[in-house]
Amino acid sequence: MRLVIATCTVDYAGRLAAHLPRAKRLLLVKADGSISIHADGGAYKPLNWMSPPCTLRMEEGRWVVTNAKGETLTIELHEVHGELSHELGPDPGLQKDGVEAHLQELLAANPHVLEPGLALLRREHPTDIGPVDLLCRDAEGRTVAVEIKRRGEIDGVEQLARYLERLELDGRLRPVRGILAAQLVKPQARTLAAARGIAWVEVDYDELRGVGTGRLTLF
Amino acid sequence: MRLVIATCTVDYAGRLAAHLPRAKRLLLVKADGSISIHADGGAYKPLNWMSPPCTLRMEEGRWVVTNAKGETLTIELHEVHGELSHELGPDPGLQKDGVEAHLQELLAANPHVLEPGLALLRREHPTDIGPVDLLCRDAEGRTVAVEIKRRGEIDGVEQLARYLERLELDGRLRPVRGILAAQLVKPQARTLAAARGIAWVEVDYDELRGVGTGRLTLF
DNA sequence: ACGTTGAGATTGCCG
DNA sequence: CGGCAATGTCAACGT
Repeated sequence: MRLVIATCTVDYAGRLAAHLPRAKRLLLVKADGSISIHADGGAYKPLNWMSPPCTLRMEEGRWVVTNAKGETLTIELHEVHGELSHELGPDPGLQKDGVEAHLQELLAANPHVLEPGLALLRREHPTDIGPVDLLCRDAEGRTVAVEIKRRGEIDGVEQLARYLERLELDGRLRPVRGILAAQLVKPQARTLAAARGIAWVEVDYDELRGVGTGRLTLF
Repeated sequence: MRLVIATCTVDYAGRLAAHLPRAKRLLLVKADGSISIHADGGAYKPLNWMSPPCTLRMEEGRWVVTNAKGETLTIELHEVHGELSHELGPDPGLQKDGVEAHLQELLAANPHVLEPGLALLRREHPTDIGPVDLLCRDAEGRTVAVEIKRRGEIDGVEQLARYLERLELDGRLRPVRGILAAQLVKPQARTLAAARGIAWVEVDYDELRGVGTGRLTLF
């Protein structure tokens, strides 16, 4: 990894054309061959960048980066104010917890959280337009399709509505109800769900994780 | 802007939970208060970050970043290998020349891409309500007004329709047809264009760039 | 203020 | 290997 603080101008010609006027910036060259140009703002996003695979040609006061698609990034280095290089080695990588897949696992293990008496029939139940996240049976023996999202929005409701249509065609499952489960269900999604006769449930992830580990039953 | 190369472990608790095992990484603190943690891979994307507004508390060997939503990023600094600080000042920012201008150049050079036999008469042909992007002549000698957009939407169709009205007033140009050219023409724009008797063409930007640099004619 | 839409997105998954 | 969807998406724009 090589870090250079420099006064520079930058031109990018690729999927769009962009230009950075002369100013002091950070040039960050990683071992993977990528290069990114950062200002002292704009949070984590660079002003401009080139993703690997690309080739960096360093001439006198001028870096030219190109890739296979013919995109080019040209950096004119007018003055270098600081520099730092260091080999970091491979990174063990980020361990994530709390994404949709995890939510689905937890709800599959605890469908009763969505509604008392709800029991899991199948996860990722296939239909010809895609898999239904959870297929369940309710306390009265009716089939329930559950669509799980981190955020419940309109398209989630429509996706579930399409699944319900397909499932209704199966005489063994009919009648089929739907539940949209999400950490947050947006107002528009609530309204549309109501209009479609679809129920929605907001799920508290931390609480659900507690259920999963038996914490709620311990205290 | 402050750059620190350090062996560290990182924990994020917020919208999800994430953990970074001990490894050497770049810590990038910007003047806007943001902090991002980079490995020597993953292109321009940091492993983890906190966006402003947030507060960074630097204790002995431990940075704790929090924001108003109660999200926290905790960085344990085990060893510091290098450091570099520099004030960059405000950045003039990115100038996107936009695809539209570039598209116009490319289509002006290759009008036949829109329709076989189409030939350019004039770019930015002036009317009293504004310039028409391209004025062309088709294979049968008729005048064709071309409106170029990155995204073809309803307002693009209406703009072109207004130009056509004006151009029809000029006896030397009459009759005049219209073509809406865009990378993507939305369904509503297609419908309105059809109703107005205006043709539309979706243009492949990358392919056109190939034509423009003569790459397609070389092989 | 809120909702909608685009982005040079990137990344992982599954067919 | 290509298309689809999620992302701690974010950011800009219109209502």
